[in-house]
Amino acid sequence: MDLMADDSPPTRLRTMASWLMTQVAVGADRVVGERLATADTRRHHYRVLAALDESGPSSQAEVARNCGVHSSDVVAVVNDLVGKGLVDRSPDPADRRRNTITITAVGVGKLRELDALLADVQDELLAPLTTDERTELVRLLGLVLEHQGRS
Amino acid sequence: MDLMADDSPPTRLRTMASWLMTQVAVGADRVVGERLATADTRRHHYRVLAALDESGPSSQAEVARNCGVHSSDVVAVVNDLVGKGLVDRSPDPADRRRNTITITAVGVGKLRELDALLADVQDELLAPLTTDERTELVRLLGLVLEHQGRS
DNA sequence: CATATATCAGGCGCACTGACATGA
DNA sequence: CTCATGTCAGTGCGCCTGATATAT
Repeated sequence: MDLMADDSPPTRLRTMASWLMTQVAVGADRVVGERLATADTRRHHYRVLAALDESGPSSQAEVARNCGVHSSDVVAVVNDLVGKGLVDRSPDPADRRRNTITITAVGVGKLRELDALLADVQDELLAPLTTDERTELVRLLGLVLEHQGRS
Repeated sequence: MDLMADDSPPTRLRTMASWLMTQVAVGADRVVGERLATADTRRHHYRVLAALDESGPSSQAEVARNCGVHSSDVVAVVNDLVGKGLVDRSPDPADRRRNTITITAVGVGKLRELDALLADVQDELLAPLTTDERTELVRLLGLVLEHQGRS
């Protein structure tokens, strides 16, 4: 019969940027993961499709650089996507080390579906923020991310 | 000899809150992890110590609730901390299911060391932001986190 | 009975390392 | 020679599920 435990994180953690970031990211990842799972997709798959849609046909190394998925993981992701008919993989005749990855029409359609799905998630995630606050949050995170890149 | 790949994430991703959050968190986690490693500590250990310092002696279940570490993982963390003499584990006579975990004097000292270490990390992490922007970022993340709790 | 606690075994996703073969 | 690319094997961490034993 003890009193209520305080059930909230130590103030130390509640005000520590790195902790807030990872906690918020964990929650976001969970929701995103669940939502993508309803479309039989995982985060990596979406990232690769998005990169291909915006940068056009690319080698796997380019895809890795463009979407932050580790190059050793791109292999399996592309395998999956090829299996689902969402992208094509063909050898690059100009540089025989490379594969050229191209998003298919079906892949574009799937990507649109996932875009809509994720737009909803963003909205739920940022529900407590005003429109201005949302843009500000995105801006600040962008600055921090950019700064991380240069290390 | 091809042109520069554009090497920046798809705009889709660069403006997507969930993506920014996880990317920033990944970077933050890496730095935090590296820095804590220099003090032979991992994130979970710090969290547990911080929770104990702020909430006082607690059962393992309380610790789990207070610092966001999963209860099945608290066991191993407490084992480690006991091994290092940073906390004590003793059965609770009032409720024989529970262990009471108490931070030791040595543990408090270690915690202070880690606090200083992590303060530095926050500073590097938020380097591109002004003081006002830092507080705003913390506030916004806090709001989002609080909202996530209610789901 | 249902609930809470502590423990353990194990899975999954993701980021990453290291090695290797091939080709530029 | 070097460097880049694609591939594979495997590691480590964090989060989580499920089972079990025990006590409330």
